Amino acid sequence: MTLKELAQILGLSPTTVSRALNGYPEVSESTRRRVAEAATRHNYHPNVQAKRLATGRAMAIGHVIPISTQHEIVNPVFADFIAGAGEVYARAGYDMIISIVADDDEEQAYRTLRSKGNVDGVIVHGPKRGDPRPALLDELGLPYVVHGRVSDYAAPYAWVDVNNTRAFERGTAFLSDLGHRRIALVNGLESMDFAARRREGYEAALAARGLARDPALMTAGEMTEAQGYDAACAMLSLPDPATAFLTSSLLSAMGVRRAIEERGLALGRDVSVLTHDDELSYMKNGTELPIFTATRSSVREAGRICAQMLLDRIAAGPEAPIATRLLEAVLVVGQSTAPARHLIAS
Amino acid sequence: MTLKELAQILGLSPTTVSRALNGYPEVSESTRRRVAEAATRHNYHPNVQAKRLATGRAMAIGHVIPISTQHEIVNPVFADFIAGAGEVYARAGYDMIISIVADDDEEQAYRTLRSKGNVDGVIVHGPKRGDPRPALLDELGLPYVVHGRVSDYAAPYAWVDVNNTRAFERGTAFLSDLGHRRIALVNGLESMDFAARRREGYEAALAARGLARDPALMTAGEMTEAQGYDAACAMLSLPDPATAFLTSSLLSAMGVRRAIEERGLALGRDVSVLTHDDELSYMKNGTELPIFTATRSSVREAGRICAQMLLDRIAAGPEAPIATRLLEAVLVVGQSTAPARHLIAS
DNA sequence: ATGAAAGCGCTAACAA
DNA sequence: TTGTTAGCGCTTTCAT
Repeated sequence: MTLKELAQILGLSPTTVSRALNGYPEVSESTRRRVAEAATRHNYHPNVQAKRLATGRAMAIGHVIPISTQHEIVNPVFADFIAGAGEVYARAGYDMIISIVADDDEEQAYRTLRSKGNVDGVIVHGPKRGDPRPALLDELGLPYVVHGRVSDYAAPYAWVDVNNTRAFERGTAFLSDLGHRRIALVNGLESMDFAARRREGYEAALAARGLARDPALMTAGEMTEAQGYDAACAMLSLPDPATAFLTSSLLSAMGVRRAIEERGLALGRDVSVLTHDDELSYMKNGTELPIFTATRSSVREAGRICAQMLLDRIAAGPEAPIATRLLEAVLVVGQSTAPARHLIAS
Repeated sequence: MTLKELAQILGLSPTTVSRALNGYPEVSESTRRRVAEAATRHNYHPNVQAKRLATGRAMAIGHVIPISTQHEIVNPVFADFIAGAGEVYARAGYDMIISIVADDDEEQAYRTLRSKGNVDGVIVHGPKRGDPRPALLDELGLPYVVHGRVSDYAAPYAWVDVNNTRAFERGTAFLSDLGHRRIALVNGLESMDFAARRREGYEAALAARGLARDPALMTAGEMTEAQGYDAACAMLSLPDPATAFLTSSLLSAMGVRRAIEERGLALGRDVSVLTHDDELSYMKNGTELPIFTATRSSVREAGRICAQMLLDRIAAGPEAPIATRLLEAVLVVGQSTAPARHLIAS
């Protein structure tokens, strides 16, 4: 069923039908109703390709994923974000295009996307310090919103981010309030903007409390179970061992837990663990893991916000002012962050 | 830069340029070279929208994700699969369209996809027993490949699946060979085809060894850490407790482990744990989790195979014979599946 | 308030 | 081997 056919049936011109369907004002209400009714009755759906060609808009948003951004896509954080964004796109009649590219081809991927014209805008995932993408996209004139921030990009750009600095500042302060003085940081790769910000928050809190910043209690790397395990093994074996851990990932926290248990220490009694949770929504899958405490933010919600911001931006045109959005993480306190036993005793 | 402009520059007709670029045989080699050279030099990229409209092919593959298929997309298995499929699409110049839809709208989503014509085919994820999608897609004439199987769909259809039945049959047999007679199954939701097949494999092995099928040792549900924990607590407390666990998910296995450790039992000494791993690629993230044993299959590879099969199918046309592909899981044996201590002693 | 006509950028018969 | 001519299904001036 094409527009032409539908028009024929109604005894109208394709123009009028098009106008009626797209909500143009100059169509009489009676005609509009007739057209709408006929459209649903004949199960008419405009051909997207034709629409795209005629309007020049792709009606699609791109997500470019370098193949080995540590399997970005396999990251539940990413997946949850995508789910949120997808909801928004679907509601707006936009397609979501996921583009998996070899690492070296990322720049070319954006250029191609641009010149082939198969997206109206893109979301930038996993920004690093010194990330080249904002500059590239600005140059290409391809609308974008960054999920996270590129702290050292000078020009204004649209972003949606969790307040990582503040989350880790508060987490550290919280552990300090419990009496801990040896608070370890098990962080993600600090080339990533979010991880750098987390460290900054951690350090700010230490400084504010007059606690020493001990490199032996700070580690950064791939956020895996093994990372947490290895880090905790080392930090629990120090002459002046860690009594609390602040980790960047639930996986790392699980590794920390394993190290703690192996030593016969009690979680939440001898040692406290606090983790910033983005993955929890996946890991717990509806059931609370009682062993962890988390600062919790909704990645899916971030996806929705990011997507909506991009659509708004596309609709508003390139001259419109640039929006940003900072989401606060919620500190959720659980068993594993009780004051350490020996701290109470002393 | 459009085809027309490029043709003008070259003093050729758009047709010839198009033919040269698309590898049609009737173009002279010299012309083809000239055209190709000019195209790269002027950074020409054909407009996808126009191509789509002219050819009627969408040059895109759809993945429809019901919003709450337990957050299918948040499932690392899904994400890894997508990454594999994405590679293939990219190489073939196809877009990957992810469509997030409300659960009730899934059927409508396929119909709309069809009539809007924005995909050439779809991949069916997470098939259940009695899944209505193959019939719907056959009716719509929309090419598809199922990742998994719909065992009770009568008509032939294209699928790519891991041999779940055999994997669990072998896993059970393996545990039995170690001397275990009380082997528990902690399965996924058995409305899912893969989980039903796993149970069938488990039961077949029990029957083959003359072991009793004890409902108290069989559970099925959401594959979470909590599920494994709860199941193991119950099954270890039986008058005749489980000595080995076969689980459908690494998360469940982690729960089982927690229950075992809480009881002061030693993993791989007092109790064996074997888990079918699809998630391991994510969980371990390059590092072996020493505590688990896994039958391992590459989900990403399955994604590649599935995608390629679909593209082939689309190219071959609706009359072409239907392909299927069964992947064997590899049984990887680790510490946690050593024969239970008391079994050796007795 | 409605319609006629041109065109978006490309492909694909059909001619030459 | 190359070019001419129609479209693909829709939007969008410009008339009426």
